[in-house]
Amino acid sequence: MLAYATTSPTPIGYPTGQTAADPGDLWSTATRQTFARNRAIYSEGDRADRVFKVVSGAVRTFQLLEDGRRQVNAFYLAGEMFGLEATGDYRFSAEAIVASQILVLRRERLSTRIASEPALMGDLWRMTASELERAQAHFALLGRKSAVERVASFLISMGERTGTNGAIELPMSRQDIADFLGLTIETVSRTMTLLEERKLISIPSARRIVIRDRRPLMALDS
Amino acid sequence: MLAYATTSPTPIGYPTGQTAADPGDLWSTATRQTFARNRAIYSEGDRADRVFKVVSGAVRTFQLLEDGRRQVNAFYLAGEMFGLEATGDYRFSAEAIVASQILVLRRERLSTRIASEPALMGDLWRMTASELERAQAHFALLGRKSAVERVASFLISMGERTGTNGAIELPMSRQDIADFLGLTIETVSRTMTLLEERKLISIPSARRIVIRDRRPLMALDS
DNA sequence: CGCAAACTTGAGCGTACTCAAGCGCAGTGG
DNA sequence: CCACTGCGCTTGAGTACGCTCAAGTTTGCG
Repeated sequence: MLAYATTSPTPIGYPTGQTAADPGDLWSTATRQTFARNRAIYSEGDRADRVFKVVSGAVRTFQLLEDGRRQVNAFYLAGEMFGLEATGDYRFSAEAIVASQILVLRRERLSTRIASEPALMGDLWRMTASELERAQAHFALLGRKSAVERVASFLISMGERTGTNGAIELPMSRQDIADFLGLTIETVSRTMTLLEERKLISIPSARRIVIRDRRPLMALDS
Repeated sequence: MLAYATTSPTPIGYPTGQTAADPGDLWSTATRQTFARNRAIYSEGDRADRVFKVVSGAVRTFQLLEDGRRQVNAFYLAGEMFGLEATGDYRFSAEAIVASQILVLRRERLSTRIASEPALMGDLWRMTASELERAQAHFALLGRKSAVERVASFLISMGERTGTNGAIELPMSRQDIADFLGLTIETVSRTMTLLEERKLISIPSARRIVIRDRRPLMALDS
């Protein structure tokens, strides 16, 4: 699901045969910062002058409606980049879910690097395109799926992303999950219990989910 | 809302001071194709070897779940680009909503152009980033808004995009709108009627909506 | 150990859905 | 000119899924 480094069949931005610099090495000049649990990394309205990459920990990006309703747009885990979409000002906020180490790259510095290595621009574009695809895939979940389907999708996806398919360590709260899936915390909780009763998962502790029967869970994912 | 040509405060991809080529001129070498109403432009699984720009008409991109549930990801109107997000294969489908003229640009050709004018890559990235922001903004609607809020948001947005703030000519059916907003066709219809009863809009004909009182409609938009 | 925060469970409710019928309009043919 | 047909849209009645409000339980941490 998170194949940030996928190469397009017809690579754009550099002649075929020539290979792009490792996007990871973009980050060699970035500064590493530590953010405490629930600490803001950037807020809606801040000038979008940095891009980020998670070293350890987890991050949520979200938006708030006037009346306090919250929509979590995405979770970012170790190795994942965020803040790419912002052009002028950040239109969403980002917070550390748990204590996290984040690589912070100033956009000016990025510009300089790209000026000397134009291929990096293509990498940046592909990462953003990837993120866009991920976002669009989330539409069907929010617009058309039932609560069970949403939670099943979420667990499958988290299992794949953390690599630890089977036993999943959730960094985020039920409230975070609810706001990501467009549900209430109660519905998320009830649905987890339901999946456990159906023996599809087990819940040794609230933040630890074990996938017992992957097949029917994936069927729910649609 | 659709400021594809926005320049980032710290432009990335070309040295400051140097200005990018007009992204519009990208399309000078594209071929123009006409698609009839409901004709597929590309389908999920097709190789993503082209990008598109609407000249006239309207396009929907969407995904289908196994059981036939449909989520419309976006509508594209005259002047708007689509198909940017696809890397390997298209993961969504695109169809003409009404008879439409579409500029079709092969990615190979795009690559060639970019090789000689690297600044174009930056434009491509900014357009994709813009599209990503638009997608993320749609999350709050799908995840957290009521039916009235969704329909109000939609009408406001369509009013702004078509320029004809006030009298909106809708190219898409109620079903398309429902699948875009994550509602059923009945709820969309009922909600339109409700807004008309409240004198916020009038509906001279199903495809023609006039915004009578913008203020409370925007308040609903949140 | 004690407290607060996070999570779970329960009961009742409401919004949007499902199923179904009816309406309106454009196109076609008698 | 009007009946007929088909499609898109609207309206109605009943239902269900997820929400709200509330209480209770568990967990983590000082």
